[in-house]
Amino acid sequence: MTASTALEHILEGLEQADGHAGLQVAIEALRDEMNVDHMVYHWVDSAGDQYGCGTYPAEWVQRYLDQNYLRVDPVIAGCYQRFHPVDWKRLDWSSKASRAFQKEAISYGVGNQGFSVPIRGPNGQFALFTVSHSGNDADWAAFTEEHTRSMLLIAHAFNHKALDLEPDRTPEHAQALSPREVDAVTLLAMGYNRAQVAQTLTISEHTVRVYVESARFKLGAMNTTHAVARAISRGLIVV
Amino acid sequence: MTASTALEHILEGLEQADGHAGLQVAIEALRDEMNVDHMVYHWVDSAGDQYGCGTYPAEWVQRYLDQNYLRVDPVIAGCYQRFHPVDWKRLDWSSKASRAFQKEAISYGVGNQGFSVPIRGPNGQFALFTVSHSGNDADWAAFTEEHTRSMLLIAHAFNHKALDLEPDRTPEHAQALSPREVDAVTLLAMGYNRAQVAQTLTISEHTVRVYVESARFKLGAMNTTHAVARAISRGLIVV
DNA sequence: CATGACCTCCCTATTTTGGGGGAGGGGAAA
DNA sequence: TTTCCCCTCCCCCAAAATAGGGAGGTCATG
Repeated sequence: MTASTALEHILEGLEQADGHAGLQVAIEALRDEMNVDHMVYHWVDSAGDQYGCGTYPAEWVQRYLDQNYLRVDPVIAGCYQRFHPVDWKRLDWSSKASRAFQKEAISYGVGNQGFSVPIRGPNGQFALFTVSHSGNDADWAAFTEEHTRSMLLIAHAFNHKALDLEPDRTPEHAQALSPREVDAVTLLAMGYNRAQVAQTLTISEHTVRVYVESARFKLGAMNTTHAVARAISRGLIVV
Repeated sequence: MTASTALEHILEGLEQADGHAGLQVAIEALRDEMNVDHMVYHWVDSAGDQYGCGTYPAEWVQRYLDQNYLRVDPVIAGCYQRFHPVDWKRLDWSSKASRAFQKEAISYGVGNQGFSVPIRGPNGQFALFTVSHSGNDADWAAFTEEHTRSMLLIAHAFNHKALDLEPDRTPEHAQALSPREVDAVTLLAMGYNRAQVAQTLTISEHTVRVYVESARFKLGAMNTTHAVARAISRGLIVV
């Protein structure tokens, strides 16, 4: 069985997976098939919702959640703004908190080597597909060299499957801002003040204020800063 | 040749593609192989950079860029906040501008049917992989029914290939904010004013001001709103 | 052990924003 | 045709943010 046929087999198996339980079964099978210590898929969205499945010990998962390690984990920090897969070795482990975290993770049976693929989900979810293993650097380098491409495809297939289980929440507030409101809020997000916005849009400063107030109201925002934050988070403006 | 073997073949072909020119060749081959009118991959990032390859007539591409149709295109608007593939029929074509755009697109040879897969890229790029075709609804429904899964995988494979050509710009300002600054800016983004932030963090309002000023400076922001916008855009805070 | 980065506190003055009123014209939809 | 939303303009005044100074502590890194 060639590597590519194996990949095909995996993707088909994943396709058959049924619900969250199915994903759990699939990821365990995948872990065994690729012969690594652990394999994990999880996502978290801006509202705080999260989902995960994988082969980490339940105690570690519980510990991670209890301690809100999401905010400390260098893997999260290092992957959050990227998309390319990263080897854990390339991350910044210099801080004290990072090293403590790493030590604790290893004590719970998480491997000393790891490889994570960051992906984005439908409603701003930040998803991560991770393989981890215990072993020396040379073996791990060989493993990643061989399986990176497959990992990418598997990660994406997993992401799609997992997110298919989520309702495709159409953002009902998506078109909540009028064009002029978008203009005004966008310019404010770019650092302009009201006078500059007014000049740029060649309207009076008072009119700008009306737009911003209207946008604030529609976004349920307490002030301009809040409105801009919400508009960006909801994808209503591009900055 | 089974469907899955064809997929395997396509993914391998894509793997071999070399540079932008290779992607262009690959997408044209793919278009022929899947027997549709057009196939397009493109992305745009928040800085305004964009990249695209595909089979649309050059005149249409030029027109699209000249007119900045990105801001009008209902496919963009409808896909921007999502991740799930969408059939163009499901989009909102009700506005006058949308219909005018659609009419013009068709006049340039873009099919009346379409199917787009939105994806995210490394530096916040918004990528779209699209298949379009001319035909009646029934035929198109049958096509999408049959090829959705393959399209997803192809889209992701394409995305990775295309983004591999881009430098993996590690955000050097990624850890630019101190923990306290992150706290303050996050709370401001949540709509708190300085007094509330101070109370929440149990520090003086003046200290909050120092953090915000420092954050503004680090982010090169003109004011708090700007700083929040940048912090969100750069993934430094999660709101 | 010095330098620099971080955290914490305080002053005054100026600029910007927000809240409260309005008012008129246009266009789309019901 | 009426209703509703969007765009545009104006007033005044209170509240909040910003700019410009400064000062003292910890902690890590070099």
